[in-house]
Amino acid sequence: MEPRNMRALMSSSLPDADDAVPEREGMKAFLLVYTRRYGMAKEDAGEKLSKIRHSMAHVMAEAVLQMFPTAQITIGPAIDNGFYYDFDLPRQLVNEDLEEITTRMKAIIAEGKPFVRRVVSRAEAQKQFADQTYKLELLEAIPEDEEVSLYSQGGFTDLCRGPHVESTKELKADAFKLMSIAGAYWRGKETNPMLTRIYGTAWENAKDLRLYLQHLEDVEKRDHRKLGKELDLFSLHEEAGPGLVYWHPMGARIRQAIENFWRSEHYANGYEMVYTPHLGRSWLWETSGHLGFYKEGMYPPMEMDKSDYYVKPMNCPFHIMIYKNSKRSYRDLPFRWAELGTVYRYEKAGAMHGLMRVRGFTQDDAHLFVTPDQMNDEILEVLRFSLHMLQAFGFTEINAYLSTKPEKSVGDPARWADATEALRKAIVAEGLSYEIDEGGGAFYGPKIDLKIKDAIGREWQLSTVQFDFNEPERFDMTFVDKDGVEKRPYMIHRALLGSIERFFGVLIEHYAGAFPPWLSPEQIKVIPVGETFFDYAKELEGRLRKEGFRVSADLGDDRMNAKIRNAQQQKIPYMVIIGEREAQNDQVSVRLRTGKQENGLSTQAFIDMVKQKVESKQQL
RNA sequence: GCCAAAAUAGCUCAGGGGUAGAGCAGCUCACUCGUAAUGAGCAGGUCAAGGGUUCAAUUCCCUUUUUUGGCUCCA
Repeated sequence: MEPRNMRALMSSSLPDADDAVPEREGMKAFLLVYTRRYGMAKEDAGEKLSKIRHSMAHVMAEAVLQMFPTAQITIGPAIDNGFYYDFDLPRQLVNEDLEEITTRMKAIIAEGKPFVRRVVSRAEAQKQFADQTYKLELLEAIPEDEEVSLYSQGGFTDLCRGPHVESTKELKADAFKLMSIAGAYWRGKETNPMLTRIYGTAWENAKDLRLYLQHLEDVEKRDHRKLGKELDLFSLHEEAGPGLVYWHPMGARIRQAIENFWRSEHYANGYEMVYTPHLGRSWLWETSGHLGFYKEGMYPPMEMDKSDYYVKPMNCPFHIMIYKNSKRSYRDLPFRWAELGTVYRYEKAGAMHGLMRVRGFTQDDAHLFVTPDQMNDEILEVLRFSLHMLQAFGFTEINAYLSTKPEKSVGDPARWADATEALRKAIVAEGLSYEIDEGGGAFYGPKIDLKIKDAIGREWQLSTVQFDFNEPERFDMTFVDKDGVEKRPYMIHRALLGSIERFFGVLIEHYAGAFPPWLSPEQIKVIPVGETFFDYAKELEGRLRKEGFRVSADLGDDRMNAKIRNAQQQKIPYMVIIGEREAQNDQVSVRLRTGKQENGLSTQAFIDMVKQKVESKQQL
């Protein structure tokens, strides 16, 4: 199986980190901000900008050809926030080259040359690009019935469908910036030559460019890797194995808060918890099909007693073993079995990214085994449950993506149709906006993915609900129906948060490290104004801890101002300042992380206030 | 995996062919301190690992490891 398909297999049956491409998503989000600001329809704004960007790409190509007359030009489209152009160059580029290219681009823009479109014959185009082998290849690929057009500005001509701006006068020399140099395969295929890609961002005017660059800074400030270090939440250790996450005490507190909530919600919604091993004999993975389809995504086997054992990349075969442990009746179904199962997958070295793409992660996995009669209700319920969970974590903007049957697939087409329809009906019933990815399902079943938007508009895929027509067959799963006949149950994989590691990363970025009190690793910091009040601070700390809060008193020899600063930098939501007045009157002076001040509060009133916040899961 | 850049104290970074420096954090001491950094002192590094060039390498070259940004947006 092609690697791409294997990835599809994986990502479908469990919520995978595959869809996390934060930077790109961020750019999309920025476009939305832009359109909102200008009150334009998204398409209009997009079209105008994309003309500017595409034209900017041509200007850049002209500049690069000035510097490297022998350069081979390839393609240069407009993209979400700018443009790129891929070149085959006589030498590697360095960052200083970008400066020269920028200077030349500005000069070209200053010339104010018009963009001229010409429709030409194929022969003429071939003549034009006689020494541009990639262009000739592109030319070949243009269908016979399509016309071939050239765009020129100044001395530069490109094979191009357009459209472009009228003239380089419409481009602003102070509204673009070359961002980076990257390698990119010709036509994105690993077997093709590696080209040099130059990325740039371009906007209508300097102000928009500045806005965009500010947005990038904001993204950087929220980076979970940076905040993870600053707040001492987690670490990764190259020497101990890349892509494997260490949760520090403060990170573990957050994880506990997440997991405790997760478990209680699951029990409240009719799930049972199961625990399964981390390893399975090759028999298990041969039966499930993973060794056939997904071997390259798995850690290599370890041999023991003449058998190969594999660390699990998924939990499903284990849950199936539990199912098959007894003869199952229609009366037993549905089963809803959940597990926070830690799985290990071999991610390519270059693919790893902080917590977002790792080699060991914990899925908030569950498998539903249902009769055909129960399917509709179960799907509706699992979707409702999913939305409920996401909303509890502060994600209110949620979009659904429905992936349907691909050409190559297993399972009865009638079952595919029923399952897909069940998914679609559930989306509609929940009033979600959705897109259909026709043929985008895995070979073994249709699925719904849910993507949330974070605080700065970036989309992240979290939940996934996925039918599986493959494994029940392979494991010959059955239940005895009313009529005494053994039948095949429907099997549904689902994860609500995706992976705990990645979800944690998303939470960190969403809240920029300032978690709502119910998730804050440290909810309250008690800060005495001076050493005289250390005893009282300790007493208050004990009292608050008994109330169930995550609290500590700062009894270091820093001065109060420094203690406040430290607590503030740790983004602790409540700072309780105590001194003479408070100790005398059983009061607290509260400084919120937001800077807001609540002085002279009775201690009990403060406790009630924080409890209310924690229980309601509200942000400060 | 491929292209490129990077790796110096716990963290953030400076430096540079003659075996390293700052700020913060840490440790010690002093300080009766009310809403974002009290002061002084001490300690801290095989300059990622291995190899090469050189009288001399942390600095230049090569390899390896890891990290970062890309590798989907179609003339």
